[in-house]
Amino acid sequence: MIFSKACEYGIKATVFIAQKSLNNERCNLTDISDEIDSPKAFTAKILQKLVKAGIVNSSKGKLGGFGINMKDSKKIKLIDVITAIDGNMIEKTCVLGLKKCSEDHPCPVHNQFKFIKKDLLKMVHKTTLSDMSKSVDIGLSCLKI
Amino acid sequence: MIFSKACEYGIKATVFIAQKSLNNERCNLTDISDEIDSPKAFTAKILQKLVKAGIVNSSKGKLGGFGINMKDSKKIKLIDVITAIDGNMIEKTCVLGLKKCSEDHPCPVHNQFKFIKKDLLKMVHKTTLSDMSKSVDIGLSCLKI
DNA sequence: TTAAATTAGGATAAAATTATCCGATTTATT
DNA sequence: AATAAATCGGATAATTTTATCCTAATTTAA
Repeated sequence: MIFSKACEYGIKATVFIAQKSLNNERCNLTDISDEIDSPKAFTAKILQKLVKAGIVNSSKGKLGGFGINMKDSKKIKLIDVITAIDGNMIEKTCVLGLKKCSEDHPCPVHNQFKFIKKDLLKMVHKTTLSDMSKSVDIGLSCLKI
Repeated sequence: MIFSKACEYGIKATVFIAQKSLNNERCNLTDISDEIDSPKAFTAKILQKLVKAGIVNSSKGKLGGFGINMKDSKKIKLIDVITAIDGNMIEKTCVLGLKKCSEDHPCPVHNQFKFIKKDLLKMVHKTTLSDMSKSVDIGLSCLKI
């Protein structure tokens, strides 16, 4: 619900990579899919998207892997990860799927939902990768089970 | 996002049926899929579910069709339609897909999202079919485009 | 220089969701 | 009784999403 499975994996992967990067550790695909409990090959595809979007950096070869630098992780917001993978549907979509749902042409739940959507957007625009990865790092939250 | 296409169609269909029932008119599959802009055969399947769930009543034969009695439409909540079609995932699912996301075992966005989820649940538990169908009936909201 | 470990990326497969088709059944009208 | 119009329900098809496989390219280390 809300996000595609790919997007869920993508968020968890970036959070994990950011967490490792807190301690200056790079991580590879195996680490990631083990830690977030996701199918390896599928996760690899998602990581490619994140690399292309400039959210994650990657290096090939032995000792290769993925990383996110600390400065970036403070700037990167949840919305950036979501958009990189699911596109920007979250911004525009109507709960009932109307193409032009708006104040002037609302669906039957537009007015009830608009505040919820506003809060949701506020949240994904505010929450940073740094916030999430630190919370995982100090054991306040988890990435699997 | 949030709801499956089937669920979107299901909500719009029930709202339309309820609206027609306001004026004691029954409607048939063609009316419905025309009015909510949905594939006919697929909509038929969804209506079957709604009939089995006791949300919509149906009758066969010439002059047959679908209806919802007025009293019911005041009692039936959005959540009932959603549950009839998508099951009760909305109640339990975690944004990041953790199976056991909870206060004691939260995902990295659990605390940011819990208030939004609460509002969403409140909304779907409060909004009735009657609310939505009346708003459509007086032209305050639309079911397509 | 060779071997091993890694990401990149194309091709394909599996599963889930969405959509269609068709015959059976029911019911009102003629 | 025959016909037409409607839902019901099983089978199937198309599309999208999720997942896997395999080869190539890259990089480190022995």
